[in-house]
Amino acid sequence: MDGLSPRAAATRQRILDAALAEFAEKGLAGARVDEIALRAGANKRMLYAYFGSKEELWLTVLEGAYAAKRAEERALCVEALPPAEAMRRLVEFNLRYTAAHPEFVALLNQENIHRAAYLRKSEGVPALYSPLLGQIGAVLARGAEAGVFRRDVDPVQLYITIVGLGHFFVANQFTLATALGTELGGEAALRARERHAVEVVLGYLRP
Amino acid sequence: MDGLSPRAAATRQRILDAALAEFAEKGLAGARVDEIALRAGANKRMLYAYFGSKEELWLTVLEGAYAAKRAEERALCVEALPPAEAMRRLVEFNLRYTAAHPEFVALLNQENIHRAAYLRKSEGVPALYSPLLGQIGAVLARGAEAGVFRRDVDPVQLYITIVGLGHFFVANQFTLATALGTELGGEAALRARERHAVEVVLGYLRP
Amino acid sequence: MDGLSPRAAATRQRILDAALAEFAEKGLAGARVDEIALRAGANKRMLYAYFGSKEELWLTVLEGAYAAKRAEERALCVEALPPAEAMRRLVEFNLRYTAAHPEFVALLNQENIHRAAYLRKSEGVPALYSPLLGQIGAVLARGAEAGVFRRDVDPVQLYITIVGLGHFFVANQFTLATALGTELGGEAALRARERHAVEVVLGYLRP
Amino acid sequence: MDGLSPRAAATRQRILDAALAEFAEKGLAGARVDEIALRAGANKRMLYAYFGSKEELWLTVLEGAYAAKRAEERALCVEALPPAEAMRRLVEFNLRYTAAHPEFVALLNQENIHRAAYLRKSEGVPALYSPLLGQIGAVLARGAEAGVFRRDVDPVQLYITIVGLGHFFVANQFTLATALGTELGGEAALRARERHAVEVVLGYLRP
DNA sequence: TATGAATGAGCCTTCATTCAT
DNA sequence: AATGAATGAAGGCTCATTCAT
Repeated sequence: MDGLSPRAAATRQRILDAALAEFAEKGLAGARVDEIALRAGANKRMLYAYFGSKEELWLTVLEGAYAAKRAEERALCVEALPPAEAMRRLVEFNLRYTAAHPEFVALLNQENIHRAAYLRKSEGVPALYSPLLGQIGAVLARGAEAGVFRRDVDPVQLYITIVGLGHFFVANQFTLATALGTELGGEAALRARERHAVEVVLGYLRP
Repeated sequence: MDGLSPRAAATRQRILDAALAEFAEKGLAGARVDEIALRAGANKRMLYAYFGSKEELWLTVLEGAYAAKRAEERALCVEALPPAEAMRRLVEFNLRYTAAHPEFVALLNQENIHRAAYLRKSEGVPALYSPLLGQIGAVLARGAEAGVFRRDVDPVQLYITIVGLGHFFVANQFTLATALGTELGGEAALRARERHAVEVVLGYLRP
Repeated sequence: MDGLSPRAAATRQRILDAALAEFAEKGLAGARVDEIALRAGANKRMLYAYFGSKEELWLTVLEGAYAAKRAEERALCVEALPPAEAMRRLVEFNLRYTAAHPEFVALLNQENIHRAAYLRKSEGVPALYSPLLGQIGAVLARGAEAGVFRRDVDPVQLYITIVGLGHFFVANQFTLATALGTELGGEAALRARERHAVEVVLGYLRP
Repeated sequence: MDGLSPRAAATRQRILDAALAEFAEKGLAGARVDEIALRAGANKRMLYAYFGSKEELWLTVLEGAYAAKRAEERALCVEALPPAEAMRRLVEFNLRYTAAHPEFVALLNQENIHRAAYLRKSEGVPALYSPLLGQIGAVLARGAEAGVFRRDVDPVQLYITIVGLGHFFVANQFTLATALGTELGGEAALRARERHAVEVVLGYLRP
């Protein structure tokens, strides 16, 4: 990405994109290196030249997915909004992002099967998240101060809830739809879930 | 399971148990048929005799996991409890069950990667869940009648939220812990999450 | 070799024979696992079932080759012969064996390229050779006693010389023939070398 | 080597040196073209520009190794020394050269695995060796004339013996040490071998 | 002269599955 | 009911070699 020629960087990126798609569809064990190279229109050998192994490629893809989400999340500027509005935006963003990026969900699922064995080798990801919790804490404090939020809320628990409300819905939509006998895939279902999730969080936060 | 001799039924069950463990640890693609037979102390050939293929074995394991959870959930008898207590029990049960059965979480993750392709072939699972939603609807109605619950709650959305509050936490505990830099594995963390989840649901349900 | 069924033992042996031929022809790195399986008329998978890896197969083949040579060498019963005759037999045997078993030579060459990395893992081979040196020492002592051998001979050095006189000739016959411009491959050349080797050793041993 | 610019000649030589080391360590099949280029600090493409292929590079390296040894051997001027002294010098030189140049030994081993297929394509090597045999024959004749050597010695056989006494010891030192349970690597072991080898040759040559 | 990028064949190994007993 | 042996397809990875600059 840095010292690479434009052509090499393009090949590298194509491999990365193809890997994201393949890993998301089939998981780490199910993904096929040949298929990734084919999708990338690249030679299999280049995959190893740039990433070393299937597993290192996995980690690179995973780190990229985290970074991409946090980049958008950062752009929300929750600290500049009124508390309730900030929370609403956070909930909506997480749900929409998750729905728009099922690959991210799939990567996380797989990575958790491996007990985060790969992510633990990453250095950048934890650094991405430490500021976020501080911002959420600040929003909660402002809301409590203004009398619109309850006072006893743990930012970490709340963040997990916010993400979980959307993530679980999207990640498990197929088994949920099958078990519960309802269609959960379309935009209408998503909008209904969005409204519900916002109500849950804001309803809970009422003093 | 029916017309089998006791010895055969025992072998079948050992294979099932071994498969659950192996699938949970490594996923569908990552699981090894040899390893399952080894763990079961059974000959690989028997696996094929009883289940036909790795994929059919997967489905059988999955159905068993769903049935086991619903059986315990049914034993809660939410319809016999006061509304708020019923909800609390439902939240607590789901969190605790999920935490106690990470294999179930792992199976669901995998199955969703496959867009529920296997579960869709199942017939028993949807039937398990249809009564549950009716029961939750009834609890909500009783709570609204009694003035302790708000009136606009969709039982399906609420159930997804209840399950999701615990499931997401448990299923993604490894990536969450790594990204957020906090330990989420022990009983203390679980109790904190439990308290939070109950407060979220009951806080939201306030009229 | 022990707890195997006759059929399995036969397959195992065919693989071993095929591996010996393939390794001798092409070396460890040059040998092809596919080719070994093909030559053995066995499925490639069985090779891994019985030997674990190409490298473990190599070691097994190597140990077998050592054991086979020492078994024949032991049958010479040098301790029962007159000293000069014992030495002559030892020289002739080593030359003839080496010439008849160019695979053994090829294995040793390869193994020395790897600085005996595989052989060092073997336990049986050193045990095979320790009695031999004692026997040679005894022959030397008897010869010196009888006044037909010089007195200052180191058994280890002598054994290396005896083996080397034939081994180097056979192992390097192709480069020697090319460099020196003489044919060294046939029975006549072998007999000439045999006579020379015996004369060198017995000539040297004269008091 | 001829019409090359100084810079090009230097690159070529670095490749040759690197190839010698890599081939000696890993053999022809085991050597890696990438590794040779890396060791040489040269681009892989230059290797092909100068030598055409891995195999042609092998032959060039091999020819160079032969030429280097013969150049030193020629400098001994055996024809100018008293017969016994000439023989001693020849034995000592061969042992010491072999010990000092294990790469040469490794190359020969490999080449013999291929039945001298590459060396046969060489034209220069046989020409190097034809004078040597004449010189040894002359020394033997002088020694016989003077009554210090026996009369029935074949110069070709003797040369093979002289080289073999050292070569086998050095080439097979790792397997020998492992099988015989003695350390053969250091200077002390080398000196012991040297003394033995000289005694064998001169002891044999006694009339 | 030199280089970074790319290639396709092939290697060792592993897998889910089936045969014969 | 159970088993040991076998299979063929494929998977991850590496290699010698060549292209384009």
